[in-house]
Amino acid sequence: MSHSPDRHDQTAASGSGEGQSRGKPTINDVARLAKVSKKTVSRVINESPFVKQKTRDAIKAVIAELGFTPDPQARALARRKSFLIGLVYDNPSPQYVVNIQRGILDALEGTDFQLVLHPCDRTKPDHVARVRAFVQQHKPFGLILPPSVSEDELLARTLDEAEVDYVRIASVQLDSPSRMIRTLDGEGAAAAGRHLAELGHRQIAHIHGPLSFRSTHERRAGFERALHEAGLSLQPDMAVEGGYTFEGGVTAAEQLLNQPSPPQAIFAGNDEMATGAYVAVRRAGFRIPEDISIVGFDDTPIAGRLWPALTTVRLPIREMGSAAARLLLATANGAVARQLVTFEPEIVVRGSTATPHKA
Amino acid sequence: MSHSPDRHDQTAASGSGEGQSRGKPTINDVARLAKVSKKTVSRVINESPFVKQKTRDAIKAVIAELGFTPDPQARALARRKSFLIGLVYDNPSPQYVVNIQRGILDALEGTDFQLVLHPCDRTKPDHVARVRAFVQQHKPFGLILPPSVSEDELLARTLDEAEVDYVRIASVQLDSPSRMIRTLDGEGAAAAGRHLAELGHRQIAHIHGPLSFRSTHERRAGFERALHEAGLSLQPDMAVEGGYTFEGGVTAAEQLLNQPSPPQAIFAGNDEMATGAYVAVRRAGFRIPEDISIVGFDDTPIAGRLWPALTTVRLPIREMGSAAARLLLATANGAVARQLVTFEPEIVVRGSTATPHKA
DNA sequence: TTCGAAAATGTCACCGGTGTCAATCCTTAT
DNA sequence: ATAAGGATTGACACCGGTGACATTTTCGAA
Repeated sequence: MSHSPDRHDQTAASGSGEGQSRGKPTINDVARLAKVSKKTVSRVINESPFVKQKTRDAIKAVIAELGFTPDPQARALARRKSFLIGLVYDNPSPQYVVNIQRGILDALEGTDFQLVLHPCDRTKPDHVARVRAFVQQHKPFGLILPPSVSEDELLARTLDEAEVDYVRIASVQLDSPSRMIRTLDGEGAAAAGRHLAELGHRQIAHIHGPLSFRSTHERRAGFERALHEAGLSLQPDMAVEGGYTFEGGVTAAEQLLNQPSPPQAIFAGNDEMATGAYVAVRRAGFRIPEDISIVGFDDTPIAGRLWPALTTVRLPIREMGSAAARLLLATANGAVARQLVTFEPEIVVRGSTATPHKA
Repeated sequence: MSHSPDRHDQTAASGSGEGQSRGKPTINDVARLAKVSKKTVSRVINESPFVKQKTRDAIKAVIAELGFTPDPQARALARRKSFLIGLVYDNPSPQYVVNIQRGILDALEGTDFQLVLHPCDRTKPDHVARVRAFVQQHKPFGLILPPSVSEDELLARTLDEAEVDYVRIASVQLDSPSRMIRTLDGEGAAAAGRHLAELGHRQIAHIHGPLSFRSTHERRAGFERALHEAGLSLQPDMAVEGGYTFEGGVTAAEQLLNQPSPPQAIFAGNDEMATGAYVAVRRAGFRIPEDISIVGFDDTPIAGRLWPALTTVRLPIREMGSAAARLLLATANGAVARQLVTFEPEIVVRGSTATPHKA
C-alpha cells in the first residue's frame, strides 16, 4: 500500500497496468488527424447539416479508422442530458413489464441510448418526489411510462416542470400524439364480450382491475357495450374487482361462484386474474371450458402455458414498448407527431372458451 | 426559426425558459458556502477518511442545506467510471430475469447506482464484442451476470481485459468469492429426487436443460445421486432435454409418455419445462398428480399459478440478485470476500406430487 | 520548546465533449 | 472585380467533478 494520505487520490495508481498504447481515441485524436477543430468533429458526430460534405467525409473516414465512439458521459455533462431512457413502472404483472422492456430494447438497439429501470411504488406518498429526484440527478434523455404510472397526472405535471420528455402508454388519450401511445382496450374487451355472447353464454361475469386504473374502466365499458349489443347485460353481482393480481383473481372468482346462479363465463381484465380464476373454478370442482368459459386480457406468456390454453385478448405489448421508445427519440429529435399511435388488441381464441354446457 | 447557421449550436437557446433562480447547486456552491476547496467537498462526498470531523460536519451541513447532490455524469467523466450497473442476461425464463432485476434494484435502492439492461444473445457470434463495446463506451461500474452468461468464460476473460468488475451467479464455483454468487442446484435437485423416491415412485424421469448449461449438469447429477441413494436410478430413456423452455418441456414430456413404460413422476429442470410437462401430460389424458407427479425447479410465480400448484425447488432468485449487487458494490469498494456467498434451494411441496397411483 | 512526520486541505490541470460567438470562406449579385 | 451575406469552421470557456501533487496544519516525541 502507498503512503499517500488520500485514499481516494491513490486509487488511480492501482488502476490499469499501463499497457495499451493509449486509451480509447477521443474527439481530440480525431480532430488532430482530420486537421480540423474538435468542434467540427462534434458537428459531424451530431449530424449537424452545416458541415461541408467533403469535410464530413474526411472526418468520418478518420472516425472509422480510429474506431472512435463519443463518450456518453462527457456528452451528457456538456449537454446536461444523459443518454439514458428511464422506464418508470408500477405494474402488478411482471410479464407486462418484461415485454415492455423488450420492446424498448428493440428500439434502442443500435442507438447510443441505454435503458434504466426505475420501479415506482405508487402506494408510497413520496413516489413522485423519488422520480423527480431521479430525473434531476441523472437527467435522463426521456422517460417511458406504461400503465398505471402513465395515468398519474401529478407525476406528469412534475415531469413537465422538470422539463423531461416522456411518452405515456395508456388506454385513453391523456396527452398529445407526441407524448403518448394509445391502446384501444375497449375494443379488445368488446371483442371478448362478443366472443362469449356468440358462443351462446347468457350469464356472463367480469373480474376487473382496480378502479383507480383507467384501463379498468375502458375494458369494462367495452365489454358491457358488446354485451348490450348482444342483448345481454352485466349484472351488478357479476362484476367483481380482482386488483389485476393472481390472488385477487382467485378471490373474485370464488365470490362469483358463490352467487346463487354462478356465471357460465368469466371475462377477466387481465391474464393474471384469469389465471386466478382457473384455480378458483377448479377448486370449486368445475371444468374449463365445459362448465365455465374464461377469457383473459393481455396475452402474456402464461396464457399459452395454462391448460387448457387461455382465450385472451392480445395486446402487442412488446411492439408498444418499441413504439413508445421510437416516439420518444423522434420527439426529442424535434419531430412532431401529428397522428396518435394506436394499437388495437385482437382476440386470440384458445381452449378456455366453449359453447355453454347444457346444465 | 433563428438565423444562426448551426442548428445544434442553437438548441440551447430553445431550451429552458430561464426561470429558476439558479440551477441545481454544484460542488462549487457547496465549497464556497463552506469556505473550503471543492476538493475537500469531493472528499466528503466520497467519504474519504482523511477529512477532519469538524470540517466534514460543516460541509455536510451545507450540503444538506443546499440539497446538493453530486452530478453522476461529471463524476463518471472524471473517474472514467459510470454509476451504472449492467445486467447482462440471456435467460430463457422471463420470470427469472424479472426477479433478478428486482433483487438488484432492492440492493441499489438508496445508492447512486442505476440498473441498465443489456440483453445478450449468445447464439450470435458477436455477442462478446457487443458486451465489450457496451463496457468500453458506457464504462459501467460493474456487471452482473446471471446464468447462462455467467458461464461464458470467453466473456469473462474479455471483461477481465476490459477491467470491469463483475459478479457471476452460477451453480458451480467458477470464480473467486469476490466475483460470484453460488447456488447449490445439486442439493435442490437431490431434494426433489428424495421427495419423489419417498413418495414411492420407482419409474422416475428427468427433463433437463441444454447440455451447454452448467446448471443442467449440476441439477441432473444431484437428482441422480438422490435416486441412487434411494436404490433407484435414472434410466437412459427417462432423461430428455427440454431446452429450459416451455415448448421444449412439452416435447420432452411427450417423448417420455410415448415410452413403452411411461414415468410415474417427472422432475423438470425448471418451472418452464414443468409447465410444458403439465400440458403434455394432460393432453395425453393423464391426471396430475394422480397418474403422474411433476416437480419443477426455480419456484417462479407460475409455479403457484398452475393447477394443481407445482411442487418445485425454490431458488431465492430475488435475494440472489440482491446479494450479487451488494457483492459488486462491496468488492468495488475495496472489500475482499473471503467466504463464498452460497444459496441453498429448498423444496416446496405443493399439489403436483403424490403417492403413485395403483396402476 | 522544537522538529519531523502524519494529517488535513488546497491548487490546478484535465476528463471528453458542447455552447457561444467570432472568424474565415465561398458564392452570387452588382 | 467587389461587396454582401450566408455557409463553414474555429477559438475558447465551461459542464461538474476527480487525480496528482503541493502546501499547510497539527501533534507527539525529543
